Amino acid sequence: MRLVSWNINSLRMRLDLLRRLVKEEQPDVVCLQEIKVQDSEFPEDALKAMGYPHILRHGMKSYNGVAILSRLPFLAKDPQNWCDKGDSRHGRVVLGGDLDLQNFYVPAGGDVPDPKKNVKFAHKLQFLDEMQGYFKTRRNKKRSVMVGDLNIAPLEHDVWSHKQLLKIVSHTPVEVEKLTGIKTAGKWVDAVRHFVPENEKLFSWWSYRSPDWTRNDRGRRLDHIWVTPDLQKDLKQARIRRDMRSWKQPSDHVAVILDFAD
DNA sequence: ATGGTGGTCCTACCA
Repeated sequence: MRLVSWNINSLRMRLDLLRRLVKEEQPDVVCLQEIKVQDSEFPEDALKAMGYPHILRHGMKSYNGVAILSRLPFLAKDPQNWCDKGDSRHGRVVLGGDLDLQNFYVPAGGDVPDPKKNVKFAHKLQFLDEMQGYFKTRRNKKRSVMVGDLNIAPLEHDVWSHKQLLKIVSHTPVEVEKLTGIKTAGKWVDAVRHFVPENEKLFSWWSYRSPDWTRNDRGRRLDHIWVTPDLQKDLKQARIRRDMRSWKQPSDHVAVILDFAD
């Protein structure tokens, strides 16, 4: 089984880049975030033609939105609402063989890392608290995979400078602790760090606001794939497609890819 | 300390 997670930053704008990724990687399942398209405008036919007859779409106008594209049929589809906002940040499917797959787009959280001064940061923290509660009800669930743009770089070497980013939203202690709490409570295994040592820099996002992202490589690892411990023995390979950031008209995020025996 | 770029949809808002 090959699984891809990618914040595509507009599905319609980057259909050709998705086609290229699919051609090169031939994934069985693709989880997308920030599709930025409402369901009525969703390019369903184009995605079916790419080889994905089974699709969960959960979009809204202009912002956010997630989708799961699959070669395998879904046994269930289940998009959840978070923070009572209806802002299309989650989808869940069950795949053949009872594999539970969750796709998240966690709020970015704005610029000021203080929930009293910044409602976007308050929303991010509330979203993480709800994730903790949600997974608590599913604690003994096996064969589960959780992917997405979590908008948090939890480890020291998930950012270009730990010291310089401690007060920058995505790497502040309060959000890192909440994410780590979710990971620990659910006994989740970080499937990418399973293959890449924690002291090695690893990024999946580079800001658009830099004329040359390669110049000093100021990235962050915001995109993640986690699995339940029963799947750890089945992990085969994980990669981050850093080269996609150099594609023409790229997303600011690149794809994270996991191979595992299913 | 500030502003830098890009997507959506057409005016700001979000990242």
